[in-house]
Amino acid sequence: MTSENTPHHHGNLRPALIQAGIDILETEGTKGLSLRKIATRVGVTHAAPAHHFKGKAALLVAIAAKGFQVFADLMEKNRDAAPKDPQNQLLGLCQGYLQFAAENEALFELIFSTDIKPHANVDEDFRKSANRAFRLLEDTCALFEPSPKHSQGHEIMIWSLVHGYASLRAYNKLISPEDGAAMPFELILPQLTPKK
Amino acid sequence: MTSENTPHHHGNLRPALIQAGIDILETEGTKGLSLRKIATRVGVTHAAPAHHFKGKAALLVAIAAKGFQVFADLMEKNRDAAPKDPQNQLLGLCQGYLQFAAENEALFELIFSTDIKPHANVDEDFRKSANRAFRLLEDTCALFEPSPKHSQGHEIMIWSLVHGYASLRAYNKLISPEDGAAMPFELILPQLTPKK
DNA sequence: GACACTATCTTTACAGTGTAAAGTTTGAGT
DNA sequence: ACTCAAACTTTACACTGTAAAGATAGTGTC
Repeated sequence: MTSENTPHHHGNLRPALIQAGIDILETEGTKGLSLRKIATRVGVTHAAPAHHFKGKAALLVAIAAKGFQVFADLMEKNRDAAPKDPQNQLLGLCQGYLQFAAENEALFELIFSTDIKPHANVDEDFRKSANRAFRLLEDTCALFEPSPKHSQGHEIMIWSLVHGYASLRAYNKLISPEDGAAMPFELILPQLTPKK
Repeated sequence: MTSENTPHHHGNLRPALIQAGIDILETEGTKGLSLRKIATRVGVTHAAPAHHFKGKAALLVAIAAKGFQVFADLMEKNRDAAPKDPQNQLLGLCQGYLQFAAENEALFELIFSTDIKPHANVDEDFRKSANRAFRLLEDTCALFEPSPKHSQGHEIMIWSLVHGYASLRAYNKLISPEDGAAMPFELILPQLTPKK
């Protein structure tokens, strides 16, 4: 037997359920995402997921963990592809942020939903992927001199700006959906002074 | 008979359902909000709401419409209470924005949820209250000279910033929840030049 | 004032959901 | 070869939204 298509025990059900969940999420949205539908799509009965996840909430957290993973990957990739000066690094990172939000609408809404956030502190996978995403943003903001007023640096402002823009763009399709350069950074980026 | 407690026909069921929905939303969250629970709380059977709303989605839209109403009220009130210079007017408006998001967490998430947004274009009440809220922000941003780059003025940037900050604060309780002045405006507000 | 009528709410029914418990199969270890 | 535990199925139940049909009240109209 290869690793695929193990006959009865299915073998790797856990990741299959997560992937099926993501698929359904993007095709049918959050409303159409049911435990039973996920199970059926994978080819098992509706009670099978219970042996891998404590409940639907736990499966959603696992899906969100995977979501944060590709989220962070996309940010990192876009940042690394950008010119090496701090301004463009930050801009690239944020374009990755927006790209993920635009291409995975329901998943983006899920990973930042307050439903899963309470359970998220328990799940180790989730904490790790989420923290990686946040640290990525922190690190890129750390390329600039921090504000004298905020000890935390600029990450809250930048994060708010890009997150709000991504959310509103998803909510109100009127805002130009394609042009990542339309991001309202022209007042802020020039105010950030690179370190050293 | 007074207007209250009409015996069998209940009289004003429609607004009662909306209010009960808001109450449950704030006490039990989105997950605990069911049509049947709303109906029971108001004192009618579970099928009664069907005669006033086309379905659960329609009731949610009505709840969101009411939500946008108090949202706009709160922004307007805070803006009017602020000093009359443009900077403080905008700051006041945004503090109202944040106050609403902090005090009505689930409702805030609902009115900006992508679930109801498709149905929202149909509902006239919703369009009106939502547009009022948006226009309020537009008008206050119009106190400043627009950016030469964006014909739309600054409302997208300001809106993104305050909306992102509100969302992230709800998501991650780590961000100081009380101090409205901690809003990351110190880089942006000085860049805005009042008109005339 | 009796009548029909319509809006409002109830009753009943049904498919879909998440979850729990018990039963069945499979694979691994001794 | 046998035991046993893990993986999955079967069955059952409470809860959800929705639809259809029945009961009740208030509103006209003659």
